[in-house]
Amino acid sequence: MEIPKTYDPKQAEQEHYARWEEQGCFAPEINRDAQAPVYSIVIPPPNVTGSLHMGHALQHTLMDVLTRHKRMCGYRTLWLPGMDHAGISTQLMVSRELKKEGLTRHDMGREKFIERVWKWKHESGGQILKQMRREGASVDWSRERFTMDEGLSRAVREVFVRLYEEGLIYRGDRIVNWCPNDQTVLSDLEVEKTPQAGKLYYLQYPVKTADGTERRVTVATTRPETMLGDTAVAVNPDDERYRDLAGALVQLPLVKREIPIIADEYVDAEFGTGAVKVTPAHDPNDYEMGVRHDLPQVFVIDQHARMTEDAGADFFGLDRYKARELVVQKFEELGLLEKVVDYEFSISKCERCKTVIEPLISTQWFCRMDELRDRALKLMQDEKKPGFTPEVPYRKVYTDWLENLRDWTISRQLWWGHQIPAWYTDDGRIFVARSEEEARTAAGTDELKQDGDVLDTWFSSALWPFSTLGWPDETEDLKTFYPTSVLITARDIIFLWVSRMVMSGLKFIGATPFQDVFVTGTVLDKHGQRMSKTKGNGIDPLDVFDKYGVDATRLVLASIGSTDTRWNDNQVESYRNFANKIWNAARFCLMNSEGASVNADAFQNQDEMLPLHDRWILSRLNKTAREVDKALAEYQFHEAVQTLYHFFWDDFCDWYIELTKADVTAEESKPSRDRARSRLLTVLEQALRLLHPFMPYITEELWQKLPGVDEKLLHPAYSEAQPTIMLAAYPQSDANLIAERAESEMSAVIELISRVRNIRSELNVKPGDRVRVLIGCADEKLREVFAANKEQIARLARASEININEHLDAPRASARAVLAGGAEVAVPLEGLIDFAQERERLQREREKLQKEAAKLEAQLANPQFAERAPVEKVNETRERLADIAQRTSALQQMSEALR
RNA sequence: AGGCACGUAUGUCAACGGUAGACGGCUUCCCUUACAAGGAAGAGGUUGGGGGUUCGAAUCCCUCCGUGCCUACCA
Repeated sequence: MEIPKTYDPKQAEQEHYARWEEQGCFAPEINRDAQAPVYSIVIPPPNVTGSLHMGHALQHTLMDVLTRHKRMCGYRTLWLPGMDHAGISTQLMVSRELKKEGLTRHDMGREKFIERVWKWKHESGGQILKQMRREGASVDWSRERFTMDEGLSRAVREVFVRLYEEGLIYRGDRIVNWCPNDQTVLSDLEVEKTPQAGKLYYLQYPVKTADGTERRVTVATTRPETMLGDTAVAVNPDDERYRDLAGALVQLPLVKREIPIIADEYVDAEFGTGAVKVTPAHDPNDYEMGVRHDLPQVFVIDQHARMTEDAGADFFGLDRYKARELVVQKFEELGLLEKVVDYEFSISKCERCKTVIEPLISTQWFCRMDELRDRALKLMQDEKKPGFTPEVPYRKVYTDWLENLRDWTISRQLWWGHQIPAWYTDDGRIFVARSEEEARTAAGTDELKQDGDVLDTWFSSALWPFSTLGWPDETEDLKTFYPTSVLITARDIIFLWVSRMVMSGLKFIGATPFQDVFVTGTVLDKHGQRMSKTKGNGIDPLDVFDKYGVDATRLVLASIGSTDTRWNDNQVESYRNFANKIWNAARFCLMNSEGASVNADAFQNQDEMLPLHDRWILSRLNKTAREVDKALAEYQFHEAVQTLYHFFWDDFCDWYIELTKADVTAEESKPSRDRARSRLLTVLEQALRLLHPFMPYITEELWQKLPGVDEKLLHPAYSEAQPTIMLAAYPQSDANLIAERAESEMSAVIELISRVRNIRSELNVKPGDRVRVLIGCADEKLREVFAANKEQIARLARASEININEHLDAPRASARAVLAGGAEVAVPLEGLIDFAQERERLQREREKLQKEAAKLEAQLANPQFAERAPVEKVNETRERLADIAQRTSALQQMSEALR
C-alpha cells in the first residue's frame, strides 16, 4: 500500500462528509436500538445573513465533539441545525440591494418586499450552512429548520395567543428605544452604549415668584433641544437650596408655558445644579417621573428625529442636532445660557446601524416577564438548572439579570418577521388569534386589518428548542429529544436568548429546554482585541482550514473551550504536526501490516503473561479512555485534548512503536511478528476511535485503510450501517486492564533508557556508537524487569550489551547515574571521561536532590505537619525523602569512585 | 458608578489546597529505513507587588498596581 509521507488534509476532507451524510449517519434514525439513551443539541441558529466566523467554528467544534462522542457511545443522537431570520439585519441587507436599484421597500409594498427577501434567502442566504459542512459538523440536515418556516411560525402564533389570553402580552403606550434610521423600536438589549465626548449645557429658567422678584433656576442638560418639551423641573425633596421653590412655577423660555417645580427622590442633589429639567416624552427617566407626578407629555421630536409642530414655529421640521444649536443660540441671546462645559457621557446607539437612539413614546406590544421569570428563578434555586459551565460567573450573571428583569418590548416596525397575530376592526376592537379566519369568527366581521408590526426576532428564537421539534403538536421528536442535553453558546446572548428559552420552555413544555449550558470563551486577535468586521482583524476559519486542515483547527478550538484566547497560528501548526504524526504512525503500522489485522482478540488467548510493553500500553489506553470520558462529562475539552495528544504521541509513538519495532519489522513471517503487528494495529485502531470526535477526517481516512476493520467494530446500535469510524463503539475503559504495576515497571525502563541517552548526549557520544550499559540494582523484581526487556533497552539506548547485577561494578572511567528507587547505571567511556567534569556533573545532580530533600525535611520536622496533614500525604513525603536519600548516597559513592 | 473576571517560562495556555506543566520559540547533536511537520538532550519560573489564613498557597482572604468584560446610567 502506498501512502504519502505527509498528511494532506484536503484530500481526506473531500469525500467523507458527503458519504456520512448520504448514508444517514448524522440522523438519529441510524440508531436501531429502541432502548438507546438520547442525546440532543439544538444549534444556536446563526443569522441567515451571516457567514462563518471563529466564534461559530468554536461553538460548532464543541457541539460536534460531544455529539460524535455520544453517538459512538450508542446514544440516539440529534444535533439539529438551522437559521434565524434575523429581522433587522436581513431587512437592511435587502433594502441595501434595493437601494442600488433606486428603490425603497415602500416603493415595492410589503408583499413584494417580503417575496424579495425570500428570494434573497434562497439565492444567497445561509452561506454559513455550506461552511458548516466543511467543519465536519455532524448535524442532521433532514431536520434543518428556519425560524420563518410555517411550523415555527405556527408555534410563534400559538405562544403569542396563549400569552395574550393570560394577560401576559399587552399593548400599550410607553417610552421605548426608537431607531430613527431603521424606523423601528428596539429592546434594551439591542441598544449599545458608547462613551462620547459631549457638552453639558447649563440653562436658566425664570421662576415665577409670588412677589415678582427675579429668580432663576439653572438646569443642566446634554440635550438642550428637549427643553421644548419640558413639563416640569425636578429637585430632590431634601435639597435645602430649593426647599422654598417646591410647588412654584417656572416660565419655560422659548415656549409660552408655565411648568411646575416638583420634588422627586430620583434627583441627585450632588450632580450639576441639583435641578433637572423633565421631558416625559423624550427621556426614559423623565418618563417615569412624569408617570409618578402625572405630568403632561409634550412631543417635540418625531420618528425621524425631527422637531414637531409642537416644538414651535421656529423649530418645526428641524433635525434634532440643528434644533439643539438653535436652542442654545436663543438661550444665549436671552442671557439664559449660564455656561457650557465639556462632558463625557454614554450615548445609546442602534446595535445594527449605529444611529443614535431617540427615546420616544409609542404604542407597542409588551410581554410581562414576572411570572415567566419566577419559574426560571425557582428552577435555578431548587434544581440548579440549567447547570452552567463555567459555573462562575455565569450562574450569578444569569440569576442577577432575571431578578432585575423588566417588561419586554416585543413588537418591531419591520416587515421581515412574524407579523403580530392581532386584528383590528374599524371601531378599534382587537382580536388576537391563531389565524385571520379565527379572528374573523371572533370579530363577527371580515372587515379586519392585521397589526402591521412584526415580532422581535428573539421572540421566535426563544421557542427554538421546542418549535424545531414540532411543537405545538406533540410529535415523536418532541417527546424524544426535549429537553435537549446541552446548549453551547457565546456569552453575549445569555440574556437575549438563553434566559428566554428557559422561560418559554418552562411555560409551554413544563421542563427546562436544556440540562446544561456551556458558555464558550472569545477568540481574540493576537493583540487581545475582539475580532470584528469593522476593525478588520478577524481571522477566517476557512483560511485556517485551508492552511492547516480542519482537524488541526478543531483541536485548537476544542482547547480554547471557555477561556478567552488570543489566536495564534503556532498552536494550529503544532496540531497540524500532530495530525502528521498520526498519519505517519499509521503509515508505519500499515507498511508492516502483512499477515496481521485489527483484532479484538489480539491481546488474548495467551497462556503466558503478556510482555510488559503490551500490558503497559493496554493500561495507558484504558486510562486514556477513562480520562477522556471524564473530561468530556465535565466539559473539560482542553483536558481531553491534552490527554489524547500525550497518549498518542508520547505513549504510543515514542514508546510503544519503538518497543515493538524489532518484532514488527522482522523480515521473516512468523507468529510472533504477526501477533505484534496485530496488537500494534489494534491499539492504533482504538486510538483513532478515541480521537475521532475531535479529528473526524484524518481518523476516518486512516481507519478505512486498516486491515480487518468491518461492521463488527461498529457499536451494536449501528450494526446494520456501513462501516465507518463515526459509528464504531467508543472505547470504554476496562478497569481490569489498568495495571499500575505494569505502568511503574515501564516507567523504570523508560527512565533507564532516558538516563543512558542523557549521558550519551552530555558526553557527546556519537549517535552511531554503541556503549556498554552496567546496571546495579538491589531490588530483585526490578532486576527481572530490566532483564526481561534487555533487548529493547539495548536497542533504544543504543547499547552493545546490558549487564545487570546486584551491585554496580563499573570501571573508573564510567559515566554514572542513579534512578528513582535506587538502581544505579554506569556507561564505561574510556577516553571520553574527564574525571573532574564528571564529578562536577554528579555533584550538580546531588545538589538538586539535596535542595528537594531540604524542603521535605523541613516539612517533616514540623510536628504540626504530621499532626494535621492526612496520613497518606505524610507517608508519601517520607517515601520521597527516603528515595532521595538513597540516590544521594549512591551519587556520593559514585563521585568517590572517580577520585 | 457598581458588579465580575483575569495577571503563571520569550509567546499562547494548563495545574481547581499537596513535587508548577504542555505546545510554540530558543541552544546542542542527528536527514537513525513511519514522520526534519521528525528524533535525542538541554536552558528558561522567588506564579504582578505587599500582607494574611493554613501543617502546606499559583490556588482561599485583604490591599495595591495593571488588564479586560458585563450591567446600569448621572440629567
